[in-house]
Amino acid sequence: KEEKQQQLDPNNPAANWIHARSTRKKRCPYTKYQTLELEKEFLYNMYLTRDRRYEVARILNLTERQVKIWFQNRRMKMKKMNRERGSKDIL
Amino acid sequence: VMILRSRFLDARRKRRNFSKQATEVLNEYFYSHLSNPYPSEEAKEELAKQCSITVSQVCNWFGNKRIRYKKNIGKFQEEANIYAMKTAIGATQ
DNA sequence: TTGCGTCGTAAATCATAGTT
DNA sequence: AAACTATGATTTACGACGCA
Repeated sequence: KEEKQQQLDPNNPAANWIHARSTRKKRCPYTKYQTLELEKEFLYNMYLTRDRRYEVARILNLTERQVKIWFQNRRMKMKKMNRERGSKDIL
Repeated sequence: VMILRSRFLDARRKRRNFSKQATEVLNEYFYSHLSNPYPSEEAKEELAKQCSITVSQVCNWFGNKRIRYKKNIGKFQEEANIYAMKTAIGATQ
């Protein structure tokens, strides 16, 4: 499901890997407050129940989907931090 | 202790540009795979090893490179030609 | 067949290194 | 040294695919 063709044309570098998600929502950075509250909730538990998700979303004025995705991303971040720190510090 | 820990973690954003040689290796891969600049997990590990950086850093580099290249192909034209020539010469030998 | 999980990524943004 | 640019890292938002 890949493998296109050759390139070599200076003006047409076979850039068909240009995806362009046209209908995607633009990324909007969360406020310090939103992030802080999300972090606190994450500290309380890494996985949300449906009820907590509803509450957190309501309080922070985010959609449940945004909260769900934030937790998914946060878990990936944690995994990455652990993974790339096997070779170092403990305090 | 927690303060020291958080201070260390916040220092993640301390960075150093990659070495010229590392950038060379990454660019060579990128431009010789322009039709599909998505290295496999194995390729990423090999590149990371060659460049003395982490796999995550290789991912970051390709992510940044792809979007910035796409955003302004013209700006990278010269660079593209240089690496295209380099790989051509390498293939000849 | 709904629904949340991970994985890999796009795109925007951040923070600072390097340049003029 | 301030202004500007390049670049590596982080943050939102999904698509693709998995599993219950």
